[in-house]
Amino acid sequence: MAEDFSALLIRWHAQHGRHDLPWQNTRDPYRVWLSEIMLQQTQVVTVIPYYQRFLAHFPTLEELAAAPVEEVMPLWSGLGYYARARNLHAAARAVMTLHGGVFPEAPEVIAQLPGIGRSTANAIAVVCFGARVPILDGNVKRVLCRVFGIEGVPGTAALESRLWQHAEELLPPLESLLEPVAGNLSLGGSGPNMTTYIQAQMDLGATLCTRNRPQCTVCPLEEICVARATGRTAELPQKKPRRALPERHATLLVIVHEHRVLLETRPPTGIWGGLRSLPELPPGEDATAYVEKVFGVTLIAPAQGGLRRGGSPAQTFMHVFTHFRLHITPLLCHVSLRPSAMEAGLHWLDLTALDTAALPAPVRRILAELSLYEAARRPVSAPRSTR
DNA sequence: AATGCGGGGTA
DNA sequence: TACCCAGCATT
Repeated sequence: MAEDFSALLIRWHAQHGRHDLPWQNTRDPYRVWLSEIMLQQTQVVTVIPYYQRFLAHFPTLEELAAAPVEEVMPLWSGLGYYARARNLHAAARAVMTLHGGVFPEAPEVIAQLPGIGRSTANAIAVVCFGARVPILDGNVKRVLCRVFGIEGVPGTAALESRLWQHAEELLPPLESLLEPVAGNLSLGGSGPNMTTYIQAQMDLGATLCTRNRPQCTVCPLEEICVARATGRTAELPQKKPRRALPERHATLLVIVHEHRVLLETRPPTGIWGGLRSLPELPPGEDATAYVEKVFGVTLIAPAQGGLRRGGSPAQTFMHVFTHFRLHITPLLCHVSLRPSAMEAGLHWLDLTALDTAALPAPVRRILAELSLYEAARRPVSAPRSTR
């Protein structure tokens, strides 16, 4: 059975797999690693432009390690799970200091780097160094649960353990593998190897064995699939029991002086860690008094609730996280003076520099609307024509 | 062993 | 709207 599984997948991949993703024509550990980190919990189509931009900015591990983390975060703005960016940067420095700038080859050593777990470490070791180790991402888990009729609650140790055990046992037999040859990149025509095997698993999960309405009739594994044989493709894998999302509310202060807005750097851990965000107005506080007391600036007009393209008052909007729903109310505060001495972590952002700022998605949305609003409000200050 | 951590796509 | 996605770190 194990031989069938890998052999069927590898044969299928030659004809129907993906071969044109930007990170597929390299075995440079830095590029493979970067793509793997960006792809954690993030879909391929979302990652591609971020990957290209990141590499253009930091072409090598050495350059990434040498840069301050503040230059890294803007390149992750909008991608989510910002701890990934901080870990990536920390790991680059660890490779320089702990490994003399040479990316480690052993999966167990790779997995010691921050932000790299077992699956990601194994994927890097397979692609870059020809290791014979399994991966276990969302695609592989779904395929395994269906093909072998595995039940269990997602996220539990019991299920994870069983899946890893299956993945180990299903590896292509050693004698069936062509050893990767230095300089002979795995571009689909070089014969079966571990890279094509793990790529085949992910491609099958991404294109045929999808969460909804899998295309079983053209699946290479149809003959050996337990879920297909028992009509349970819709029940496997089991769904994760989900609680109702808690509701939270936040009033974000949009403190504007001329064409700049006041931002604060968020703590490295927690929501939007390390990013720059709008200051929050604590519940029950009066906006005018709070702004003067904390930031030392004076309002020149009453605080306005909301922002909308064109400047009309807008309602609260909602931003959904995995674990709660946040109702956000932007509060526009035009202020008369900019204090000379700024508290640590505070920062005036020029509205013309939004593109390069490390902002979470909803804050970027607010400031994009503010930028248009300000342009319409002050036609004198050279409005930039966006969209 | 369970929970925290974003944002976008899809049905 | 609800669910899911090339997971990992922390508690």
